[in-house]
Amino acid sequence: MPFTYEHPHPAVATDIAVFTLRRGALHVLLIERGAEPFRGAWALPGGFLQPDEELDDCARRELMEETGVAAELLLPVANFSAPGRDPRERVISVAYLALLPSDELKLQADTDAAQAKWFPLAELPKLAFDHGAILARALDTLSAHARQVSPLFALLPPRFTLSQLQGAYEAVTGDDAEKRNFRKMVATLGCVRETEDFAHGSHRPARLYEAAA
Amino acid sequence: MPFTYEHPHPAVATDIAVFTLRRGALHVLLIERGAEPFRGAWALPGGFLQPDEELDDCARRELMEETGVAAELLLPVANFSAPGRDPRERVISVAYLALLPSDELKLQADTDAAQAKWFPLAELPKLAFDHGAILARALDTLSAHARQVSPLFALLPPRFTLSQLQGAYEAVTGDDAEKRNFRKMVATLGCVRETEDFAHGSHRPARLYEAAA
DNA sequence: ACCACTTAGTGTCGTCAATACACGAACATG
DNA sequence: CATGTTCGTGTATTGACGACACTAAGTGGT
Repeated sequence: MPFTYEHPHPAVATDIAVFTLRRGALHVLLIERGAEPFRGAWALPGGFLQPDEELDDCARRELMEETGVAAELLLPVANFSAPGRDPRERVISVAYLALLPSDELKLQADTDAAQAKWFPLAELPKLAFDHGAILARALDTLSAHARQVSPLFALLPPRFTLSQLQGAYEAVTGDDAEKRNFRKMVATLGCVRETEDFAHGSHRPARLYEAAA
Repeated sequence: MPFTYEHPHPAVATDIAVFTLRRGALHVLLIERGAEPFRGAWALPGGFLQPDEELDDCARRELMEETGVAAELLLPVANFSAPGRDPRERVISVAYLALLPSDELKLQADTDAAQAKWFPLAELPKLAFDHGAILARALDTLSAHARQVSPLFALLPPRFTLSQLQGAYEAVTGDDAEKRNFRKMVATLGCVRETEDFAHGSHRPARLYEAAA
């Protein structure tokens, strides 16, 4: 006897708040919806769970499909399950946040999205569905994780200067860190290893570091 | 035109790891399954999401239905989405942990459960589905939260002694705290307020405290 | 009434992490 | 070669954390 469906089956989707650092400021990736509901509105990228797919994989796949990039870091944020949050039908949204190094910026909208674009957090448009709330939760989660420093590596190139790392820390947490204390903290954490190379910019070169172990 | 179901719709359930403190040791509440699959095996309480019900409410409802108690504290743990985790069909499990004060122990099994019983963590039976993994994650989550101290209030009566609080802290985190340092930490956190009353036991009475603000 | 026992409650010191603060070094540019 | 800008470092002070031993207050038994 086949299993009978005794329980309601909601749709399940992942939504991803993708962050990157551009000119020292945190930006979030939004897509303009190409279909109803909320056609023309901006929304977080995301999509429905496929059969035989884990939730994490769904988030990675959607990210790849909608932006063409692989997430460096993918962290769970929360579930959103308010009954009316999607006007079509019951949709449970599993929210993630992803961090990308600022280089990979080849955005390519797919069929569901009219366009994809980076927005600085200070200039957010009104978002579709409850995506404003999801984004706010994602920012909280990100800020909490960033205090461990090592999640920030996902925002930076493989080798980076301590000034870059501190800039990322400040942009994400909002805190202002004192340079010498920040360097001592990083040294105590032991999460970076110094390399023999230096970044040559327009002034004194800065030593390059990489993620430890 | 009604919305058409373009995406697979998995079942969605909540599973709850319910903890309490009995004789100073952390216990978890398990039910013996009364139906296939895993009939006769022990499992975490939980059940399927109802229409128009938030995930949190589902967890609270299942807890009330299966044990007759209202959760003092309900915290999200993680989602479990491995495709084969339920042999019947695709089920996404949203895991929560709940804390109960040790008094409320009127366990009443419902139709789905042959019986409900508290198990000390040292004497766990083999669990149905992937509930062993869920429980392990719940314990990690609990231990992390317990370092903030205030979640522990949910394990204690409304007024409690500092020794009780420390006992809960040690049982949950596994750490051994030094009495004077623990008291200093609690004072620094400011999360308790002393009352004018004392607990009279078999020796010197201990001042009762309550959750602050 | 007294004693023995058990738990409650407190103060100090050493160590270490977090904060604040100012200057010389290295390179690019004009 | 002078100037400007970023890189990079040492020290003193404070507050948290960990280890440590004793007195205080009640119960229970004799």
